[in-house]
Amino acid sequence: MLTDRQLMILQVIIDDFIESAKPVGSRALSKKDTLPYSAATIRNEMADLEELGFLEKTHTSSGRVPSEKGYRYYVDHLIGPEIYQHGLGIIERLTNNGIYEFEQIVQTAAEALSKLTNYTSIILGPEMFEATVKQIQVLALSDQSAVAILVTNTGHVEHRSFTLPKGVSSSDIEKLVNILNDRLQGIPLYRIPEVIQNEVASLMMKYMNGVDSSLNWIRTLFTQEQAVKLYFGGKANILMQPEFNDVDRIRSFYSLMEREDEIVNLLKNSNQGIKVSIGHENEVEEIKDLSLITASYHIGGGQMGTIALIGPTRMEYKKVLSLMESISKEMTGAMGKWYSDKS
Amino acid sequence: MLTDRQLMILQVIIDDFIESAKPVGSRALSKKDTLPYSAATIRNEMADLEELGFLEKTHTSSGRVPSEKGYRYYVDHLIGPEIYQHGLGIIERLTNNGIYEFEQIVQTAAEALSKLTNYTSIILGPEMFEATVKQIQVLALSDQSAVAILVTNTGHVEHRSFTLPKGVSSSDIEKLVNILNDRLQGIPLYRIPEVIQNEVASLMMKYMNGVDSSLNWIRTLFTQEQAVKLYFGGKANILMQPEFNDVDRIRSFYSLMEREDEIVNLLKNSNQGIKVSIGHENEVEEIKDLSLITASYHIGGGQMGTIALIGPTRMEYKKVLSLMESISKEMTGAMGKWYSDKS
DNA sequence: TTTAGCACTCAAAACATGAGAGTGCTAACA
DNA sequence: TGTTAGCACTCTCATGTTTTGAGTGCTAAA
Repeated sequence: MLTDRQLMILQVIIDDFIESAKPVGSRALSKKDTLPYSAATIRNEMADLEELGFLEKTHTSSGRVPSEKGYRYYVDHLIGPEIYQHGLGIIERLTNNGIYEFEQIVQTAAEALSKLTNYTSIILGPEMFEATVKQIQVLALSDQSAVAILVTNTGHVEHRSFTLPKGVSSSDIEKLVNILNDRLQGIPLYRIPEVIQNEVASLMMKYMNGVDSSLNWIRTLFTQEQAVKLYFGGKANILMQPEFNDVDRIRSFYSLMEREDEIVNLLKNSNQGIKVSIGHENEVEEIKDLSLITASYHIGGGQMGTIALIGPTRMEYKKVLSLMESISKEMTGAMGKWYSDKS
Repeated sequence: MLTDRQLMILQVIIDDFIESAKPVGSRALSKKDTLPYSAATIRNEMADLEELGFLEKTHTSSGRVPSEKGYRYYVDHLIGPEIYQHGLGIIERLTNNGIYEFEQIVQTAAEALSKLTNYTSIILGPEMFEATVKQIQVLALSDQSAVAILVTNTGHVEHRSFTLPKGVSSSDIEKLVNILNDRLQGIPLYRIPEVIQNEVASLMMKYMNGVDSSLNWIRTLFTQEQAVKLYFGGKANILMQPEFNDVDRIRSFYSLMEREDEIVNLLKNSNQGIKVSIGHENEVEEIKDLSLITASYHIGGGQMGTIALIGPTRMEYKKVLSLMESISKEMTGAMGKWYSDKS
């Protein structure tokens, strides 16, 4: 195991490197009052730490840089429970006028997160599978077009415009809406296509005439393309990091950011709580030299989303971890207030 | 005025530079079969064109590069009406199943535009001032929270969740919705606050009790934060351009892209038709070395939005201009079909 | 066990050199 | 008179060389 002195030195090196982004040498370290040892002593310890895999050199005669293993150890053992105080209340401030806009909350949270950290934040909207149908409405705009609106028990509103199939009268629509509401209310979104197929279809046959043609159409209309939405904050922030002083590095990062499905996958499989993936612990090629922190937040009814932050492996883990914790809690709190269980 | 030969040479130089991004020299030009002159002759002509301000040199002994004035002349006089055929039907393909999703159409158009050109596209959603209220609905989610939904005559759906003020019963809500619908239907969105203030307020006093406190709340609820939405496509494309081989250049570009309000201003004041702004013709510092093409599209009722494309001044104007024209027409067409005037 | 000292290494900056692409100008040519 | 060949000149870019400075590893003394 590591001696106390080694721990101390490791910690100071990592802290220093996180701040300066420059390999840290023995001489500079020995000058700090935190370490009352000579450069030579520190050199010896550093050599040991390197042998153990916690440090690396960028070239034979350079200062030391933390290895991924070093960061991992740092995150797991050397970070105290330092609660980050700033930035709290961001979300409360948004909702305390009684008006509540999901998109706005999430977007604001993403922006706050990136602003406070100078990294890039990504928030994954909640999965909606579990949400149930609260009400369906169809409103004719003209005699050819109409808009269908679906409200879930969680207050989400989905809408879609469409052309009215020929020969569908406004009384037909009214009947249809009644049938849909009767059969779909309380049904979770993912079951909609199935219920339309099995129950709604026969009722339509019975009460409406000449509708077989439009059944398919209704099914498409109410089938969500179950896309989870992504909210980004500070996409440009990461450019300020010296690690991104290379144009190709930037290219590969931004090209990843455009492949939203991949990002969703990347963030989705996060469990409860906060998870830190350092460098090669990440599976996606483009971020094998970055660190990804994810935390989940919850809205009523078991639905949850993910908050994520991407930055260089040389990340301010202390600050970031406590900040993520407090923001995810804040979000869970704000959402919970709204989506109380009743439906 | 320019001689025919000068025009010819100017055109070839610009075409060549647009393709290669490298200063073009007299020797290389004389080898092309389009120009049956010796390098020396071409050199003389180039010297003249430079004196006239259409060409520039990057250093004393480099090849020539078009100046902004050169591009301007090229765009104004040297581009034939070449109709770009590909990419047509993009939007029709999306709507031909009868389902129509504004956001999706716009997003797809933005992506198509950037994919086809390799530049970055931005689409400005339509201004909604003119749209009128079609229907208002309020749906309680629990006994503390509810969601308000507003549908416009153009089929746009706005919604907002809120906490029910204490002491508001469900019959109050019903009355309120009736009053709102009665007074607001057919009213353009921008007049909502005013009408609530003047007409709705007194009716509420009359038919509901103890509501003065909630009036303010309703006004906030239905006051759109008239934000025009932006849709981006291919934000990473521009990184492929050799002009963006500099990290600072990239930084400044992306930082602009995050200042959405500035971008809205940049695009908004475009008139009808297509407008090309080359380099310093742009007012925003960050794009003084880029070109911006804007075109407007229309949806029913005089509402319009803007399509824009940003790329290096060395842009494939021919291709881009015809493409923009056809896409804006396509969009206008698709939108028009839906938002036919009836309300 | 700690520290001072010294030889050694390497990256990065500064400087030097040569090749290549291009120009302008002059003089010859059609 | 317009066009072209030829040549000296210029400037960038890629490459190679030198210098500097920060940092290391090792050895020997405290």
